[in-house]
Amino acid sequence: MTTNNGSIWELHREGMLPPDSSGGGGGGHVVEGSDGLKKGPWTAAEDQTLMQYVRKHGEGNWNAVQRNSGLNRCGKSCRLRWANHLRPNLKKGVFSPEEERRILELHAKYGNKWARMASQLPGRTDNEIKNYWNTRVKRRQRQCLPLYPHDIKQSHSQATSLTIPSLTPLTTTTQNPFQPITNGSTPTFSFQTQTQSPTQSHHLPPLSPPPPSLSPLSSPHQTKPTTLTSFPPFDPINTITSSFSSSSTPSFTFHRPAPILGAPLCHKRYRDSIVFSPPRFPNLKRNTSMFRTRSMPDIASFQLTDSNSMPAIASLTRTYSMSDNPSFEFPMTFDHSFPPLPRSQFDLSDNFLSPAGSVYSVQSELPSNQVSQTQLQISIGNNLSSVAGATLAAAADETHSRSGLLDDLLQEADALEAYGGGNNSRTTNGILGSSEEKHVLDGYDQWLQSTSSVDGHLYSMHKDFSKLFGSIPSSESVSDWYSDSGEVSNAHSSGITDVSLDMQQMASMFPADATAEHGRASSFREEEQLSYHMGMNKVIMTQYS
DNA sequence: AAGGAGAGCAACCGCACGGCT
DNA sequence: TAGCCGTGCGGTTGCTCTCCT
Repeated sequence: MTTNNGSIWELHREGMLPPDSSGGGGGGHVVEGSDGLKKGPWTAAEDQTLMQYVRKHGEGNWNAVQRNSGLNRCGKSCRLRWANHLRPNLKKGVFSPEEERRILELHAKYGNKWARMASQLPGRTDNEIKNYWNTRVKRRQRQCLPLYPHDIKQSHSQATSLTIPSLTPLTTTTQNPFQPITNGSTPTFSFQTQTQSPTQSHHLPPLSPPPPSLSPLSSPHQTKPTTLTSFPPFDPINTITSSFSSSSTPSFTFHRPAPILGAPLCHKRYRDSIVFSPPRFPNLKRNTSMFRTRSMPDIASFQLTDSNSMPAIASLTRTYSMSDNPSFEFPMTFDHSFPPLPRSQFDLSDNFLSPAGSVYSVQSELPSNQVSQTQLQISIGNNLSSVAGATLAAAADETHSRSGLLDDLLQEADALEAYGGGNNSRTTNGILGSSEEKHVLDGYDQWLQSTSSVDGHLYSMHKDFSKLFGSIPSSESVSDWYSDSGEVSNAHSSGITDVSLDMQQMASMFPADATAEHGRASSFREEEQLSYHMGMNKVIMTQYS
């Protein structure tokens, strides 16, 4: 550090206090720019100087601060410091749920207009909001979750359009999967299939530069071209909208992400995410599923059957009622009139559950390459990820049903496959996570074989489940919309019993990560998780017992 | 217990834009 | 009209902290 003309700053330096260390991070080490101005963390002395100056002269004309106060900082830096840290009535600390909610609303309304948003969030700065938003975006991207809750409608215009082909939902009306499905209320849902290059594939690793895309981090108002490569495109506008109609169940919009998140993001370690693991048995030490959040309710809607062992169960719908939980139904329509594989097109019109747990009905044509991908997966039996994908594809095909999760699972399987380069060992590790889990699944195999009174159909269904357990990420609670953590409470496992199985044990088959720092888990979330898990457990119990 | 990886954060830079002179 | 200034924003950097192995 060099001289600075004997300014007040020089005096401050004599008693330089530790840089502001208000909780992690920092702007880097202290450096001096080519213009002799200091950079880096501000000291308390600098803060004092700046505060005194502003108190005396008021805000504005920041370039004069350096001249008049002796602060060896550029005006811009002074303004930033004042605005972000020294200004009175600044609210520090984590955002409250109300503030988070407000940010969502404001962002939906204004886009990346941080200052504008900050003006409506007393005590919060634009930088703070920006950091929060970017963190949220990254987090939810990692979790493969949409950004906006249902009741927050994005009202700002979209300046850029997606250029990456994707399934773009057009219209949807959905239903709470935790609500009984009423007669004749089949929701409708449409996908707009954008053109896709035959060589393009969702979720492929970025081996080549991705096409220009709308970044979730970019401002919808922004007019300059964005070529962000860090994130796959997510269009929060073109999303699924679902509605929870129950008074006890908040209404929300599920902004279903376009097929996004290649393996790198999805498979990165994420401390907040929910992890879904195979059924837990004794000696299972850890939960190493590398897959991240998706919605468990989808699983319940799948027709998890081996394509060669389709059970002759037609149109069965079961109602699962827990004494402590609201009843709900999982539509389980087994339609064995499905056309033979392969099919050139998906004609999807039946109900299925959304990634948010809502029931969708789809009228869609998938991109041709996606269909071919599916077919390819079906033909690849050795690769577990492909098996899982093929299983799901077959199930979807057979039932004319296909959910967003199904798509995503297939695509994640693609991604895995692409990442593993067809390496079975990697795939094995990836799906099963570890030899421990494989052992667990093997044990589960034996258990099912010994307990199943039916023929091999159920066993193959079980195998499909097992594969899914290894590959399907966990659910997201609806109430996680306003919680970035995506964490859920484990409270669902308490005090619940079932006729045939200890439901606590069953619930433990669907472990939900609970991290102490997030105490915002509402009772609703717990109920929801509980309801879901109970439902899933029932499904499994019914299928395999 | 130690090291690595990742998350979160403060601060910075470059650019763009608008108001004022 | 041009230049200055303040402001807003996207993106980046580098630090600390936390978690995982």
